[in-house]
Amino acid sequence: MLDYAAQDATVLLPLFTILTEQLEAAGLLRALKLESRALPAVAWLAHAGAPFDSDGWRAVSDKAYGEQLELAEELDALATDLHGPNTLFGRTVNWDSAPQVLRLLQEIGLDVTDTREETLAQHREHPLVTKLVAYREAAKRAGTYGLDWLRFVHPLTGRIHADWRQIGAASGRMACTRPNLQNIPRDPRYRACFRPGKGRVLVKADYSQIGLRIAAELSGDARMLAAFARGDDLHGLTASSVLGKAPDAVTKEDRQLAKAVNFGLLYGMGPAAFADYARTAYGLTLTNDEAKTLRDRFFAAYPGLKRWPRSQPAGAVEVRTASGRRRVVEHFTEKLNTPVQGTGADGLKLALALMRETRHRCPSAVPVLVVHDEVEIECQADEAERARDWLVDCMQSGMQQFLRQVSVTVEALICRDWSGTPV
DNA sequence: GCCAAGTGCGCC
DNA sequence: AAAGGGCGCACTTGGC
Repeated sequence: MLDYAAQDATVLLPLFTILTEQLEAAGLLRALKLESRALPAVAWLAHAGAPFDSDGWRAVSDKAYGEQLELAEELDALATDLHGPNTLFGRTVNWDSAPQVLRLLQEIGLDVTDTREETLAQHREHPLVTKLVAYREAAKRAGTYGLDWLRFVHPLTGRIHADWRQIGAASGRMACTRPNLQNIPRDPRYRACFRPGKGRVLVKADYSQIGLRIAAELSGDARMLAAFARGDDLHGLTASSVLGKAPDAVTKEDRQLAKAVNFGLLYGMGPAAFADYARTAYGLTLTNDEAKTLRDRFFAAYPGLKRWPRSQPAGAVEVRTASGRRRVVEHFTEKLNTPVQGTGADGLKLALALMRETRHRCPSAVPVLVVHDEVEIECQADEAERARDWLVDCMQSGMQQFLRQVSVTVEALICRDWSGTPV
């Protein structure tokens, strides 16, 4: 073992030289520097852990479990009414089994080839479908976010110390596991369980429309850049452009549609996928023709965006983010998305590095959650305003380093818990 | 009992 | 010409 350990140490120095040469040859030294600065901050985040209310979680989780049981019984009864007792091959259907559910739906005459929610949305008036979607939601919460989840509460600190993967995604984004703190339901009942104890508060901060700002920067689209320079809301501009309305005639519903347009079409969605997305995410019903028209008008409104990915050499096999981070890509949509998503990750990582490097400005503050375009810190209540200003500074200037033409805006709130409950 | 693939869904 | 991207986790199913 001694010999083995000694060999390990011997190998490191030459390895450092070789790897550094290779990183330099690949043009990755700037990205390396960024990751190296972010590393202590990510360790800080993992060590601090997220403050957590186990009793609150247990209560919400119990409720989901009860709902799941009740909905399963109602599904059984409905299926029996529709298709006779002992529904499928002499057995009752397991509602957790996609193949069994699919066969049942086909037998009662629904024209479907899978059972995803966006497929079922075409039959949303069917009572069994409505009930099934409700069941799935309850089952997700009772399962993924159920009592088992509490095994991640640390026995000594009572906090959640997740495993943060600094370069977890191919785009350069972080990932998180055991548990994944980046996909906790937005439902306030779950988010409110992330809550510091007495005398401490949470500060939550997020970047405003960061994906669109980065797309404006990278594509150089003049209209997007001008809108952001004026401080306009880009969803509003998109709404007025694709609907042909005056900006002050844009309604709340128009703006919802524009959000779907901006988020979906930016990364290469086709008309069919866009129509599905608009329905699932925003409850909008579009025909394929309407979806195609919106798509055409979107790219007509932002010609720089249309030119942008197509202006690169057709055979290009790699793309770079603002920090020079590289990804070898296979598909057009990866080429489209990676620079935007990855530049967002660059800016957020620099922000985390700045927080770690200037932590003396706010001695009681620790980072507790990071979710792609948002950061939550915990601090002493009497230091909250100072901490908020410090956090906003770090986030703003970290991201701004990578965006030269567009200004970065950060919105921050001092609160009792992650759901935003006021202090 | 373990493993991997398939399906579906939570988040940004 | 057309093409949403990025994750992690629970559950079923079939094979060993």
